[in-house]
Amino acid sequence: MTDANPESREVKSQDTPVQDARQSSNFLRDIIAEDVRTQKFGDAQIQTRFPPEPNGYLHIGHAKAICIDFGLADEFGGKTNLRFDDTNPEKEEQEYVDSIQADVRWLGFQWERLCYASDYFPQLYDWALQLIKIGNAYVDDLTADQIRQHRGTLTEPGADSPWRNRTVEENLDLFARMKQGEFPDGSRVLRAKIDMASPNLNMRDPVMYRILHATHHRTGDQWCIYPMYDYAHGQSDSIERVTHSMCTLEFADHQPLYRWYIEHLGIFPSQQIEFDRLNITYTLLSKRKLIQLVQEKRVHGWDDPRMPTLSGLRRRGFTPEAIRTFVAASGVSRTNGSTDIEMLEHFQRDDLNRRASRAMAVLHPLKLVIDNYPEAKQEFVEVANNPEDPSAGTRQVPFSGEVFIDQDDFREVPPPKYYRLSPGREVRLRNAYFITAHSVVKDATGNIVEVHCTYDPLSRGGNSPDGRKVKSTMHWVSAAHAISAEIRLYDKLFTKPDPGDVEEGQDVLSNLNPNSVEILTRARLEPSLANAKLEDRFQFERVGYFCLDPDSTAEKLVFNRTLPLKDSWAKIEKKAGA
RNA sequence: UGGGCGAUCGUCUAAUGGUAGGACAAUGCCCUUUGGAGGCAUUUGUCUAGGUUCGAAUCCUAGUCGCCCAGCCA
Repeated sequence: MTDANPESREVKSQDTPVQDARQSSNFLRDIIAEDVRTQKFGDAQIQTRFPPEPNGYLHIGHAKAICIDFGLADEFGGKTNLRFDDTNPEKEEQEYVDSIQADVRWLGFQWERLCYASDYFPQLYDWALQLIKIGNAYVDDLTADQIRQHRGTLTEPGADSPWRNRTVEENLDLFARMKQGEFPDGSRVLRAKIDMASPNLNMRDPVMYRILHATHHRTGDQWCIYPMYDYAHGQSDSIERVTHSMCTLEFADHQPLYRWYIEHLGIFPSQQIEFDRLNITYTLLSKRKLIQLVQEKRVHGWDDPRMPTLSGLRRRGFTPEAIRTFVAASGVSRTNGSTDIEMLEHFQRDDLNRRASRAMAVLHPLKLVIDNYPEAKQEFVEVANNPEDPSAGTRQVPFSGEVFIDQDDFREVPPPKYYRLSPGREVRLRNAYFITAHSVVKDATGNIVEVHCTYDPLSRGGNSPDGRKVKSTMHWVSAAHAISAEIRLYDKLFTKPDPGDVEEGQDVLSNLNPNSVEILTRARLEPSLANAKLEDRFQFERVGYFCLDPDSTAEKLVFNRTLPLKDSWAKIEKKAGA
């Protein structure tokens, strides 16, 4: 292991969950350990790569691949390249290149080299010439439709193209002219000459190059022929001397082709190993479909806090540490399952519980008037910034005779097992005083608009000298000192555990949760929150974890709820109702 | 119906021929100046049928079920 890279060191120094996950085995680690033991790659160090196509934003599924690619290389003292698989100019954009780099860094990883498949276009072209010369590739004049027809089916072999046996000279001439731009899009392709009867469709003379008169985000109009994924990927790995090329399971059928190119070219033998994709309940992890949500404006953008993108999760308040811990804890195998979203939420709460500063915020304010509190008096009570972490210190929070409490914390007629405030009952205002409710004031329609109570001046700080106990502690905000903010509460984007579980003829959009966001405009917050910064993480006590949204301005604060706190009263209530 | 891959608590994942364990979830109790956190306890599992073996989640055979593949996408 090397200490040269502080960021990847930080990954290693994660606390127990990751350590635990690392102690137990996984098949990828076993393969690499065995290859190291047998010196399969001689003296070469372990080299991996994370190879996204810049055609969208990274999501938490990519986080798994990133943790595997970077994490495993690092464990074995190796390096990882970030390589953009930019072989299709029609779908790729610089915006995505930029966001991907930002997201990988945010997750906590640092690449060895920044690479682009497009950097290898000249080499790939030379190798294509080489394959033509040894009779392993040919130019095909068939249309896309005809090629499909010749491919055969899952159960029937394909048929050779009539152009399959052109001479080397003719192939060389035609391929050079394809590159020169003599031919229109779709008129010809270069194909590998393998086996049209192979049971593996990928081996039925796969297309190596297609003609695309499109402007590439990096190479501009320099090229009008572009290599296919299969022709570019293995060779790019080989050029970078990647020892272990980890990818997801759907590429398993491509592995024979990956090897075929490398063997016929006689180049560095990178090896492909497949693992299962990350699936999470109630979460859509398909780049193609996420792009649809963005383009059809079903969400407010790639970084909408409801999105499973890394930028969405970041804006929502999720932390790289929790995402990494979750990925490590959910493991890697070759089965296709779906991890409960509760596990992600657990690791995020666990992280935030230890680190987030506490604050008091009342989301649905109800005025509480303390009748025996001296008029015009105000004072400050001392409050711990984080009870989990004494080193976080304390702060002074203003208190006065009128405070806001949450509407949920008062019931005129308390249901069974309801411990919070109700007429005649004594509870604690957190870090302040014991209070006892006496009466309510209602408006014309019967809604409670004010609760009147008395306080016990001897209970300052939250304890009564006579040892009296209360069953409930409630958060509050002094009415005279409270600040306002907009609060955005998020729920699952989809209503079904598998968003792809749809009725005939419907698509995933039919499973969108119409109530995935709720905006609260009347919330009252303790004044210290006026100084919140974008990167701060808060626990609004008894409510949930929150962070400032970039939409915030000096005049108007906006907070996003990352996750609610676990709520056992809600569970009791739900059970009683059911 | 061709090929590839897979199958362990509700979920995810360990056990590499030798005690089926962990995490999440759930349930109960304890504790608590957050009905948060924490602590303790509990429940549930090797797809099926054969076989090899002193011994099988693991090896063999047959079956069942699931996922992937017929882009000039990646």
